[in-house]
Amino acid sequence: MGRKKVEIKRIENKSSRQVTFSKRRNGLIEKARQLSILCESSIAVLVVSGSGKLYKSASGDNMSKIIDRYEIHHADELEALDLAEKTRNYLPLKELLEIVQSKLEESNVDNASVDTLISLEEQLETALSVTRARKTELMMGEVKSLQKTDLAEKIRNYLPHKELLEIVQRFSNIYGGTARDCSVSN
Amino acid sequence: MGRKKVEIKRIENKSSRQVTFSKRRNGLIEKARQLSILCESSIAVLVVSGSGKLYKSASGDNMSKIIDRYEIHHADELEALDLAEKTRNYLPLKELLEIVQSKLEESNVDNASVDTLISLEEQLETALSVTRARKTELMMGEVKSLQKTDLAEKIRNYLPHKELLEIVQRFSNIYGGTARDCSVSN
DNA sequence: ACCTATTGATAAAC
DNA sequence: TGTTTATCAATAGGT
Repeated sequence: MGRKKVEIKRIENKSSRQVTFSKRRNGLIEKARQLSILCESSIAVLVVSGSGKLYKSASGDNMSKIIDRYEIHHADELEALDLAEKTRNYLPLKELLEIVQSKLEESNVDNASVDTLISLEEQLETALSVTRARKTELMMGEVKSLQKTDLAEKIRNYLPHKELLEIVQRFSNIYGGTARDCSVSN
Repeated sequence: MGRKKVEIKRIENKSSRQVTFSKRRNGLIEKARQLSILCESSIAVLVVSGSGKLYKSASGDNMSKIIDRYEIHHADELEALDLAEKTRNYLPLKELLEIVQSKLEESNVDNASVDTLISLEEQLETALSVTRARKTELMMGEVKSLQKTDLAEKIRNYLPHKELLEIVQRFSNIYGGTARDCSVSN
């Protein structure tokens, strides 16, 4: 929709890529806003530019609520799979924690350990998902039984994988570029 | 772009709202895909329908990575504000935890406590944000000093507000509709 | 789902 | 970045 038809492939010219990015990004967010109003829905749009800058919009509800809804949904999805088997293919969480700890304590971070961190990141993502799925399994559908338990204690058993993930990602970003640039071995 | 100009306001007719929702939702996701390819960016779109159904798309990278990027960015944003002051306007976390605990243990959940839960939810969201901001403050920029600390222990101090938030939201959904329907008093 | 008149988005140029 | 305009793309209403 312009003076010429455009093929959907990376725009090589940097400045026209920038212009298109700005125009279409605004267009996308405006479309989201319209859909949200027309059809009474909640819409989150997150855009990360090639240079890592973040643009976001939340319509119909706030960003946190929409993302939480996604995460609960995502945990539910995993529940539908064979959780036990999925878990068996990954390291025990305790072991993962120890590995991350030791990686973080290494002072010389070379390319080899960047690769290791990236695959650790993958493992942590799955661990996180599995953990959320378990939590959901415990919480959902059984609200009443939950009311009788020591919730605070129960919750405390399902925790800091999110935080670990962020740390590992930060390390990947600092020392080795992103997953977009590196193929992951496992 | 159709036979008639449409005003951007809620479509009252249920079936045409449904049709429009489906068409525009697909359009939005396709636009996201195109932008992602044209300008080499990563884009997440999350759509929650009025009936609570989730539609999602992630282009250029996986959903978890894009959301993590948002959360880190969001924590950074809060850091720029006066954290100490922000914290002062809210209940101590320990107190929040206790209130939630007691709310969850009430067997008769009436409308009054739904209101309470909704404002608790607001408080928890801020608590969560502040918590993330503090965590970021500790982790960012000082990677080396972090390497020398007992990370696992450090992380354990910043935890389960996310999980509490999910529980409270689940309660709101089960017992009282969403924040969209209820104005919040505080 | 499919069709097409019409509006809306945007590519190119400034 | 913002404005303009020719053109292409999305979609509203109808089947």
